[in-house]
Amino acid sequence: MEFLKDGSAGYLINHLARVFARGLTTRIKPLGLTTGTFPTLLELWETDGLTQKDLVTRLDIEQATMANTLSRMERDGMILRRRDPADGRSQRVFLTERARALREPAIAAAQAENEAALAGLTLEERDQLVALMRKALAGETPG
Amino acid sequence: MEFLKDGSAGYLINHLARVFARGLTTRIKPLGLTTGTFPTLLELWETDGLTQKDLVTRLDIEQATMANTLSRMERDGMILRRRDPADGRSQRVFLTERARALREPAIAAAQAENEAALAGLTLEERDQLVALMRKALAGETPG
DNA sequence: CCTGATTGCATAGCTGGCTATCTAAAATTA
DNA sequence: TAATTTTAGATAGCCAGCTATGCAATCAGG
Repeated sequence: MEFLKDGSAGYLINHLARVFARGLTTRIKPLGLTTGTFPTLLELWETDGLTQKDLVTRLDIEQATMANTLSRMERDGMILRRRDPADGRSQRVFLTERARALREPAIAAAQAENEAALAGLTLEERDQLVALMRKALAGETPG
Repeated sequence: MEFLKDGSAGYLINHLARVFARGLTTRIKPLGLTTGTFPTLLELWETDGLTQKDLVTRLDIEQATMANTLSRMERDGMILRRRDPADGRSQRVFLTERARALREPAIAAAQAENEAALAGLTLEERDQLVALMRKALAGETPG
């Protein structure tokens, strides 16, 4: 076929993303974590107390998705949401002690999954792949 | 941080996959299609009458996911499911005329999205990206 | 031939992504 | 200052992925 499934970038990226997600899911399940919370945790481990809006813009995710993710994280004792005293609309998001303690093992799990999923590539090829994806994300035509 | 979010392959792949999915979603919406059906359609456009099991193994997707996807496709008039006379457990999946007619415009939309999402890369870089992803998928450590 | 294991599929229930829409709090402007 | 617009967040409803489980048809051994 003129649109070979294994030759289409979009098809391959979707497949590879599923492979990654499946692997990471099993690796962080023992920690009580799920994949959807991971990007949020990375931001908050770096900078605690961000607003929901901050997270939305930093992670390129829809506001509604972020709100739901934060609700699950709150339910699971990973974060607290406190209204910003300076702006009654905003809520600042703070990690619990439990979530702070998960930083090291969670990152180790993610690195292990990166290794496993890219086991077929040389170190140089992995760097190339990362560089190409970063460039693609930087240069995509919006809309 | 030691695990730079923009340097992690898994993080980038997830992000890029979302970018692709968003773009393709809007492009194929006018055709009455959604992204989840796309891989299935590619297989059936190539080989009509596959069983659900065939699709599951070819697409590396869970059986339950495939069953749900096929239900939506049936509801939307894209496929028919017929029991295999030779094996009462199997169901063979056949495209409707409507789905067959969507082949050309759907593939054109996917190619357009590939172009847009990889607009920041040269042609050579796109080929490299595709080759690296294929190699990664071929060589990942299972489990 | 009958029983038990295997196979193909459906369903329930969850996460996580999206759009659309609503509310309340600021911010702007007439 | 009062009315309007903009902004932050929540919620409803959908698609798409997953695991776990149940059921019915087939297959394999005894």
